[in-house]
This record gives sequence, C-alpha cells and structure tokens, in this order.
Amino acid sequence: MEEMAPAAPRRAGSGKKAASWTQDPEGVRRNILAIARAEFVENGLSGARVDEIAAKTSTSKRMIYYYFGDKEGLYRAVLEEMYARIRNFERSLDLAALPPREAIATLAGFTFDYHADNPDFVRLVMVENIHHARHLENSAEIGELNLSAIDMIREVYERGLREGVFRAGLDPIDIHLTISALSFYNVSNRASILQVFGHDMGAPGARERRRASIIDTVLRMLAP
Amino acid sequence: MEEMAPAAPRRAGSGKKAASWTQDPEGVRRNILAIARAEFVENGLSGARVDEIAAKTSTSKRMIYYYFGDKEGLYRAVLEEMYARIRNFERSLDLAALPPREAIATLAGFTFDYHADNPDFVRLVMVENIHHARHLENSAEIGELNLSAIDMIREVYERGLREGVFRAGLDPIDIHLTISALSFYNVSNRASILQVFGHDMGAPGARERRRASIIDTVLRMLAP
DNA sequence: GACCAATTGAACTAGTTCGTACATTTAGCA
DNA sequence: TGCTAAATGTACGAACTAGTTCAATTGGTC
Repeated sequence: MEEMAPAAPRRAGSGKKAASWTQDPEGVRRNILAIARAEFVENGLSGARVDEIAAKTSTSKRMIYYYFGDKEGLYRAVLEEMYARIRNFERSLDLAALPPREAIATLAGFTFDYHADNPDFVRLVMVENIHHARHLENSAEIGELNLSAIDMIREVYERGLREGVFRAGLDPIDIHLTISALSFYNVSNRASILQVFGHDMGAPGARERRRASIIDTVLRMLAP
Repeated sequence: MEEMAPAAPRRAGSGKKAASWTQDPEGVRRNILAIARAEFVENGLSGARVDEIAAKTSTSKRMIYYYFGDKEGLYRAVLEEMYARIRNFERSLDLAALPPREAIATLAGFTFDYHADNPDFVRLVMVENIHHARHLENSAEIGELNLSAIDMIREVYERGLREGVFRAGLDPIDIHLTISALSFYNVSNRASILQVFGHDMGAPGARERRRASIIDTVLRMLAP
C-alpha cells in the first residue's frame, strides 16, 4: 500500500568511481526508511541486518548512519513514522456526525480494516512489544494520540447513554481494548492459527465474516 | 511458575580440569530447555544468543548442540514443549458437566487466566508469528490439539442451542477466536498499551475488571 | 570562482556469534 | 576387569555485523 520512495534518479550509470550524483536528502531519507521498515517488519529489530537494508537501498550504509545515527535510531524513526500514520487515520474519522450505534460500528469496521490492510503496522507493534515497548518509551510525541482515540469513544459512548441505546457502567478504554484486540489478533496471529487450526483468517471470505462478527460483538457488548 | 530443572548435582566443586561429573541426560536436557525458553521468550529467536544460553546453563554449549543439533532445533524443542503444555491445560477442563452458559464462562475465564499467568507462552507465540509460524509448520504433532479445542466449544454451543440459551448461526471457531484474541491481546500488547495510553492491563485491579468484561462480552456474543 | 558545510562513497575493523574438532570421562555390559 | 558407546569439557575458527575512517563530491554563498 506504500510507495517505495525511489529516492530520485541517482547515479544513472553504474557505481563507477568518478560517477556523479545529485543531492536529495529528503528522498534518500524516505528511501532508507521505506526499506528499513520492510526489513524490521519482516525480521524484527535483532533479526534485521543493517548491511541488508543498505544493499536494498539506492544509497549506501554510510547514509544510514549519517541520517539515523545507529540501528536503533533507524528503528525508532520507522516506529515513529508508523505511529504518525495511524494518528492520521484516526483523525480522518468523524464519528460525531453519526448516531451512536452507527458510530461504534463504523469505528470497529475501520479499525478492523486498518489492521487487515496494514500488516506492517501490526507486525511492528508485535516487534516493539517483544522489546517491552522500550523504544516507544524513549520516543517523544507518542503520548499525543493518547486521548484522541479514547476521547472519541468516550464522546460517542456518553451520547449513546443519553439516548438510551448503550448500557451504563462501561469504561471507554475497555471498549477500545475490545475493538483493538479483536482487530489486531486477526492479523498478528494469522500464521499460528493457520498452522494449528488450518483456518486462514486472512482469506477473503473468512476476513469478511470475521469483520461482521466483530462489529456485531462490539455492538452487543454495548447494548442495554 | 516453573522450576529451573537444576540438572542434578553436577561438578560439585569448581570447573577444574580433573573434575568429575555424574551423568544425567534428562536433567541436562530439561535444564537447557528451561534456560533456552527464558532466553527465546525474552529476546526472540534471532535475539537470543546460544553462548548466553550456554553460560546460564549448568552445562556447556557443547551439550546444546549434542542434544538439539543447532539453534533452531533448540527453539523448536522449546516451542513443542510449550504447546504440549497448553494441550494439557485444555484437557484439564471438563465443560461437558456444566450448563452451556457456565461452560462458556468457565472456558473464557480459564483461557484468560492461562494467558495472564503464562506470558512466556504468549510471547513465544508472538515470536513464532513474527517468523510466520514456519517452525510450527515443520513440527509434527502440533495438529493433534486442533479439534480438541474447537470440538469442545462446538459441543457446548450445540447443547446451548438445543436448550435455547444461545443464538443460532455462529461458527465454533469464531467463538474460539474471540476468546483467544481478547485473552491474548491483554498480555501481548501490555507494554505498548501502557506506553501509548498509560493504562497497565497487567495491574491487579485492571486485570480482574478486564477478565469480567471479557467473559461478559463472550456471553453477550452468544446470547439469543 | 573560491571556499565551506552538507553529503556521499569505499574500504576497513573490532567484536560477536554460531558451530565444530578433539580430547576425556562415565556407565553399562561381556 | 576391560571394552565400547554415550555423554561431556575445552578451545578454536570462519563468517558475520554494527559501526568507523578517510577521502571525495556537491551546492550554495560571498
């Protein structure tokens, strides 16, 4: 779903000695980030190889260290870019315009789709959790999107309460966790579920059925 | 929650040259497996270091290769032991003796507790999914526990249908996925949720509330 | 057009990591 | 008791890996 950021036409010829190149710092940065993301997502932080990332880049290993300091710096940059992206996704939703039940159904459906369509995001969060989220910890600007997601749910939930379509006593974060867990697991554990149960949660048919089931489950959770 | 399998008293003195030792193949095996599990769970497959595992063992690196062939063989052994364990857990449940709704509530509660009490299991499954479950694939004897879990749910579900306490049209595997997802996520994503939302799903109070909420959600999913 | 800071390239290195070769000890059995 | 196979210890090496050194090129600015 993402372009590879081909870093502008560089070194048109081969890698000869006296070859010349045009400067394009932003392009180089984006190119490195895109490749690095793919590698970290596929092999994890310790499994990814800097030399491998460098080789797949249209630039050299030297540039990785020049722009990102070290391997962890590069990983952190990938992580931050990924979270910035999901923040955008969340901002794109306008639940306030919908009736409570439809708002929750929309949120659940969109969340499910976002996870299913962005396995990279899911896998990176898995990797980060294996590392006890200590890179997320050192990364500023993560705390911003905190309340936005929860507050959005709280607003809809309280509106639903006033209208009598939701039951009282629920915690907005509990609603968020339920939606996230059901959406996340369908991607994160796809491989092991396939091996153990022979059921492919990612197959088109199964995915759609699961999507409907999850929306239904969340609505039932909130029903009076 | 697990003993360290101290591999029988070996080399009572120090590691001197002429020291003697008593043979204990099984003890050595178990000792290596226990240490290896901790390392793989903590650092993943690529992050774990064979030398580090060997150092923490009461035996030497030579033994690891003697018994398990290579790093992947050791990892596979750890994985198989872990799955054998959960199979035992599932067999310990006797849902047939309970009324349908209580049976499901019990299953959900037990599943939640098993995950919460065995983060090692959860983390190892995460690691395995990062690797696309390809080690699970090459490991025989995994397919056995397939139907047991699903069949157990199917039996209870159909009983509930006949008694009119469950609604029709559900897939047993869908029920299983819901219970697993909600239980798994609470452990697997604890670190990132704490960082992003400042909410600790593992804290005693939060854990109990979440447990009750999940059981309730599953029952509502099945209600007519 | 000359000068300096920002960029980039290629080779190199110090330390790590998996795995092995070789020697030795133990346990059980003829 | 002596012999053999299983089990264990020690030391080492080849390959890999993150990060660096040194030098060169570019773009903009005076």
